[in-house]
Amino acid sequence: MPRLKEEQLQKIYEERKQQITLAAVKIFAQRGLPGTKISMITSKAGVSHGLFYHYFKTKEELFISLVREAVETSMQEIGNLSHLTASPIEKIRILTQGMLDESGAPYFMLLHRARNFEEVPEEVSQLIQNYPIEIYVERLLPIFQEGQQRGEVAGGNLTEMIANYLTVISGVMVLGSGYPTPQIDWLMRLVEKK
Amino acid sequence: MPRLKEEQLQKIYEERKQQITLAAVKIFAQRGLPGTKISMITSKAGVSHGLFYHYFKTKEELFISLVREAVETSMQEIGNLSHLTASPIEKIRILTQGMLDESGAPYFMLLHRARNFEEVPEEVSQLIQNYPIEIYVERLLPIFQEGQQRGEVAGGNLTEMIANYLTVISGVMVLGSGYPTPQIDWLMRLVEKK
Amino acid sequence: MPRLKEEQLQKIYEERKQQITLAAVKIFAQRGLPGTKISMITSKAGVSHGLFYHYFKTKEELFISLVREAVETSMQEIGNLSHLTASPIEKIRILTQGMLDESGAPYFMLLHRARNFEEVPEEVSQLIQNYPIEIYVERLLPIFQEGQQRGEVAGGNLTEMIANYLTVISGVMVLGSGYPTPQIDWLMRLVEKK
Amino acid sequence: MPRLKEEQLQKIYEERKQQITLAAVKIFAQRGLPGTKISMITSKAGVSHGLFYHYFKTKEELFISLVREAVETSMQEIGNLSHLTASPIEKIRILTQGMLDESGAPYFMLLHRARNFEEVPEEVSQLIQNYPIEIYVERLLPIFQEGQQRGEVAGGNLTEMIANYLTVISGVMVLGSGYPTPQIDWLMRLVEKK
DNA sequence: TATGAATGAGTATTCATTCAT
DNA sequence: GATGAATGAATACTCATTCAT
Repeated sequence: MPRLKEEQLQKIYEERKQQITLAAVKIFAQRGLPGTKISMITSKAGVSHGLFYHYFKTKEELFISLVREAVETSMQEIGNLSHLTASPIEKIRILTQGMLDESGAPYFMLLHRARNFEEVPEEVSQLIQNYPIEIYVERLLPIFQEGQQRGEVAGGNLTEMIANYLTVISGVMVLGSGYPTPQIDWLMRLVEKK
Repeated sequence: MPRLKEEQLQKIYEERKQQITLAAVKIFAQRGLPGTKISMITSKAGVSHGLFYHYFKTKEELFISLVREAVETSMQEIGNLSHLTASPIEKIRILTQGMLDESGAPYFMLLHRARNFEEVPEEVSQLIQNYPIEIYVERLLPIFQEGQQRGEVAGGNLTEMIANYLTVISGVMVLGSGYPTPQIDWLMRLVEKK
Repeated sequence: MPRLKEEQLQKIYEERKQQITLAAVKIFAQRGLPGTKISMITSKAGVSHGLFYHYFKTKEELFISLVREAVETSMQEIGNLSHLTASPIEKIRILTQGMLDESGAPYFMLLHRARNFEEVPEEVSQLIQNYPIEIYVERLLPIFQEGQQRGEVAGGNLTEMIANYLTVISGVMVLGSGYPTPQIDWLMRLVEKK
Repeated sequence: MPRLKEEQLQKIYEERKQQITLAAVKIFAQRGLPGTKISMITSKAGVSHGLFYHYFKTKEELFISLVREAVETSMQEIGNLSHLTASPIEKIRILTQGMLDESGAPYFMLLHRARNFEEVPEEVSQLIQNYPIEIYVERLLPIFQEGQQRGEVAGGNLTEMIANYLTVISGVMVLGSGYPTPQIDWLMRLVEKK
């Protein structure tokens, strides 16, 4: 019985933590670190503000862990591309889709905020510096190279093109709901061979 | 005698106000309304915090006036395009250049922040609602139409294309210094006839 | 379980609020709105300044609610007179006593300050305008009339006499501790039939 | 010629000083020391706020000098009564009139504020303590005594009656414009022999 | 675990006062 | 003498965080 109870508690613990985290991602993404008040997170999560501190040490700590999660997720998604059985251009399309996808956007937005704006905790700066755009470019290079060889991807300096491409997609993703989201096919014009 | 003195005072007044405003635009653009502290603005402007309140009623009031200025400037720049003697595709290139230009970026960033993020004062929401993307699209439509007729601009629904194009350019601009800025020629692939 | 806890919290809430309110009334009465610093209130109430804002939105809001309370209390006290079984002149004496009573004085002082001095919030001005002296006069008129009929109250225009009488009592009350407080019997000379 | 110029300057100096002083008395009387902003005084006086400091060292210094002036004036007015050729009750009536007179009221109000309310500078406290009500009572005693002997003034303890009387008149005076001002004849009921 | 009362560091804002012109 | 730009101490208010229950 104590075992059961413990398990239940554990389950509640995880559920609550997830509940607060989900609320936090969205609000951090939309308002940034200084614009996000603990009360916004807890009221969106439907719990008291005191409860926040049962699950997280500080607001910054949560922000840091979210950014870390975002970095890891994004690296992983790129890694997953290699294992797909699809043509290079298809992989690029899938990546684009994934980045613009509603569910992923908040995490990317968080990364963006960490990368550019706010006064972020030192730990976040470190994290971001360890994963500069160049790393993403490097990981994507094989896919683009194969695409170029196959004649699917436009010619030119690939390192530059991938960086530019990431910039554009990130930018679109960051803009959020105030702007229309372009069709993926249209965006593909940037990399497809004419 | 009083005339001269008055002029001098007027000059000092305008200079100081400008000095504080310039500091504020950059910081607001980078950190947003809640992330910007008065002390950041005044220390960057090299004045005491007290002086801020000699020139502006509140932090929000300054933010509002800057957003208003940004809205007006951006509308004006689009208006100016019509008067140029250049081909449509050239005009689009010039607009792109202008938007990505370093000096204009902070203002666009401000607009972006006002449009998406922060808890902005009601007055700003109003302002932004009065100038949705659609208005910009509408103003640019004649240029794109002419471009399409001349075979310079790709085919398809122009209203949609312009909106998408603005989204991409805005996104790139908003990303700022953490990302590489794409070459304009490369971005033009999105609208040029292949 | 939750029931009990809720009640306790409710009790603490009310007690603290009362504690702060009591401290505030006295200080507002003595020093007025601009002369009263939050720190005066909270240190007199023995709580941190932060707690003040847990219970009240702003200093002004508290002032407003206190003035409202004062208005209501004073109207009520006058209303209560009618239900007493006492001769008219006795009722007037009781009213006088009540107004000069130490415990009621701060509230009247607040009313006085709201009526005359300070830059008060619009809401207070409204409140005060809705309860001019004339309303008090009107409510007291029946008592004085009966007194005059019975030969207890001096002759003459009663509306004027009551207004004057209220002025004198209010004035005495407002002066506070710096001046000797006259005996009630002596003050009654103003309205008693010689 | 330099003499003349000096005189003129002197005249301007005195005029400006008077102009500011007059504005200050009224505002201090109405709003008290903390409720009075330098800008209120100077804008009412129609001068720049900087000019205030050509004529007065600090806001407090002006307040002190005004209270001193008020004390002296009030003592003087009471002293003047003795030299009048009028019956005692007439003198009391004249005193009452003088105190309630519009022009004198602000000074009395200042005294009142100094006596009761605000956090006043030590110097003011001293001044006020040196001139307690008792001194006024003492100075008025001969007049009331003569009045009692002549049968014009009601019987009873005169020291007490005078103190009470001063309290009532001060109170009425202090109330100011929010209340009706009683007729002097009616107030005289308090001291006249029935 | 859950709540909300309580605290205090940090910020925005006001306003007396100084000073160059 | 006169003005208003400039400063900084004082004050109102916010919000992350702690803690008793």
